[in-house]
Amino acid sequence: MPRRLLESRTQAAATTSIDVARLAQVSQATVSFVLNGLRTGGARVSDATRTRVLAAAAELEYVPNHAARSLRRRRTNVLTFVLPALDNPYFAEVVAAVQVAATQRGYIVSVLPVRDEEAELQALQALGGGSSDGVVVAARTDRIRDGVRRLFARGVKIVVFQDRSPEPLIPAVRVDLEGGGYAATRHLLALGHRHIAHIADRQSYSHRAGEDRFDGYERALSAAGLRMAPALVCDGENSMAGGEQAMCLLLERPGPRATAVFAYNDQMAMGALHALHARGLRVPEDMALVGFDGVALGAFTWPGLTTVEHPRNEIGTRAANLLIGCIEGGPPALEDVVLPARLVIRGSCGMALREQ
Amino acid sequence: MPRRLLESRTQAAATTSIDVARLAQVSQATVSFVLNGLRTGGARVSDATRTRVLAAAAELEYVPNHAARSLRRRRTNVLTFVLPALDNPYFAEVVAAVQVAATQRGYIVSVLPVRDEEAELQALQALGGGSSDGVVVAARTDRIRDGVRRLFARGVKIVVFQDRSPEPLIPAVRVDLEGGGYAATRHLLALGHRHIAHIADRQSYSHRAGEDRFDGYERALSAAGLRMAPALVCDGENSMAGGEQAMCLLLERPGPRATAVFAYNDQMAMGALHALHARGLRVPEDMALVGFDGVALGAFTWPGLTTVEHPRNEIGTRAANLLIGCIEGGPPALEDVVLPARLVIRGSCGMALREQ
DNA sequence: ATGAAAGCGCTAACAC
DNA sequence: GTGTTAGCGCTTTCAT
Repeated sequence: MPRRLLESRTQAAATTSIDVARLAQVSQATVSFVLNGLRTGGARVSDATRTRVLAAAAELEYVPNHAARSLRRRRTNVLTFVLPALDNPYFAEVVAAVQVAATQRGYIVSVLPVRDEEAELQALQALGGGSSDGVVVAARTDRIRDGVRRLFARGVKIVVFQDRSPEPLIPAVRVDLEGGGYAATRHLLALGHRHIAHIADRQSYSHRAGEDRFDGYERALSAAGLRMAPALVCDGENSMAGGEQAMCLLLERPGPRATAVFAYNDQMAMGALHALHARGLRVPEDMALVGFDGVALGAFTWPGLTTVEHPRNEIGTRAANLLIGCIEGGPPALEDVVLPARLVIRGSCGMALREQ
Repeated sequence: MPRRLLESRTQAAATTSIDVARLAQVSQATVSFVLNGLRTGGARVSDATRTRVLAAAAELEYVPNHAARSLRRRRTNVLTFVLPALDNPYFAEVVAAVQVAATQRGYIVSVLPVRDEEAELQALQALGGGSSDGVVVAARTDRIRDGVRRLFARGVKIVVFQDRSPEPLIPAVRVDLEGGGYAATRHLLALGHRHIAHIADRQSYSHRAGEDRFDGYERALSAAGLRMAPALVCDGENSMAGGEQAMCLLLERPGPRATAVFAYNDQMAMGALHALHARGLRVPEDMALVGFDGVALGAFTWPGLTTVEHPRNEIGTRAANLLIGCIEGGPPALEDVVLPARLVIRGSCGMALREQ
């Protein structure tokens, strides 16, 4: 059998369980049993054998072949986190939490950033090949939701992140964005502001009406007897540069000028802050500013950014555990976890008790 | 054969190439040939057959099983990026570049953050199981380098990121940190500063003497007839909080106060900036500040952060292409790419021509 | 131009 | 307590 011809260039063949078996003088099956801690029945191998096998494996630095094991077990022990961008610190922080939780339970997590809808759909499609046992998806459009459903139908477990579940059996973990938006706006209203602008990233909003920060913003305004003024809402790209640009646009618009701004997230708020500084406007005296999501950098801007903090750690942990729960059986767990966001007051609205 | 017993709970069996073959009325081998674009020899299948197979595959939404394919091909088309932390925006940006380049060439990239040496060693070990074809490693300690060597010996291709190659056949991509440190310090010296502090993260420095920013800092001082003063160097954790803390420590120390600070990276510089603001010190008037690495946020601090920008995009692209080159054969390519860093002047040193 | 068949390395029945 | 064996789904020779 001249089988090893093509592979010859690759390198010395990796050591397999057969090599270990040979060295330990046992059958390959025994090697497998020892290394997998007898998942079948009770004790199987004698202590002597076990020791011998373990020693052989250690000596050969044996590592089971991932592909073979996955093929056989129908389990990869890999979780994939599909997200829009890694350069958004919010995701970086959530991913970190997922990673910690997953690692504890024996899973590797792979991160798959997808720039656009097209790429996301492709990624979901590819995931159908069974390269991971479960996926955390930050889905946003209806097309994506279809992709999610198809993937789920193939047996890949899924948890939706920051959106409602598209399917009864797919759990979701999200933050109460509407409540957060309400809290942010309410805070500004309480400080006496009446012209409160909003720097938005509408293309990223949930498509479910009434569930995003924008809705909370409107609700708070209404509750105060005010109405959302389109001239005070400005869209920007979700980045610091986008926030800066949106702020500039806002300042250039004719009509009554805002005295406060509520930004889509802290990243965009930082951009807005820079625009204000660059124009010589003081924060909070000339313009109050509230961010959203509570990523680390908000604590280091000047002035510190008042924001609505998401429980990023808990989000990640819950998502990971829910997903692993689905994978490993257990109760169906058709959960829709909605976590509260919490107002964190720093200096950017003029209410800092003391910069910490 | 009551084989399908255990798997029953999992879900409806995924559709395989056999299903496609059946539907298209051809052998499974033909399906494989059609789907892989005849890598062997010239045309093999007739157009009629090809069409039929393609139609069948589309109808069944067939996606090849990743594990099976990898097992057979001895190729996963997965690249892994092992890095210390995702919440450092520098890595997030480099990863993004790697991802773009890898995707173009048909590879998926998986990101594996490792908090400590222990975890990194474990990760490298696990990678020995062939779950990816190549790895980009941000190695730092000697123990890691041994892990890298072992992994390489198993046939996994490797590119070292921001360190010298530990092995002749392992390429490395790095930035001229020493040159960057020199440029940063030189800039401050040129502005007349004589007491230039350094906020460091010494545990992250390259273990090769003379190759880190700190060495450039010393060289620039020497060249100006000055000597590095231990009292002006302060270590901190690599984070914004760490930078802030280090700055505070520096300000509290007795002895001649620095008039300028060169920080380990932009993240720490942002923390330092916050500390200065919090104490009512003006930047650059009371204290000049230079960052390092050039991540996005430096352009949005106030004042804008003068920094030494790394070509993050090129680093990522080069690393990915070098790695893929190794995997796909080609010339041995024993490269050690050293890219230059470039001083970017913003407002934090008092030389901004104009805040952009 | 197509099909048959041999495994990749592993797990898990099943026999002894 | 241990060995034998049948595949997981795919690629790729080899025969036709």
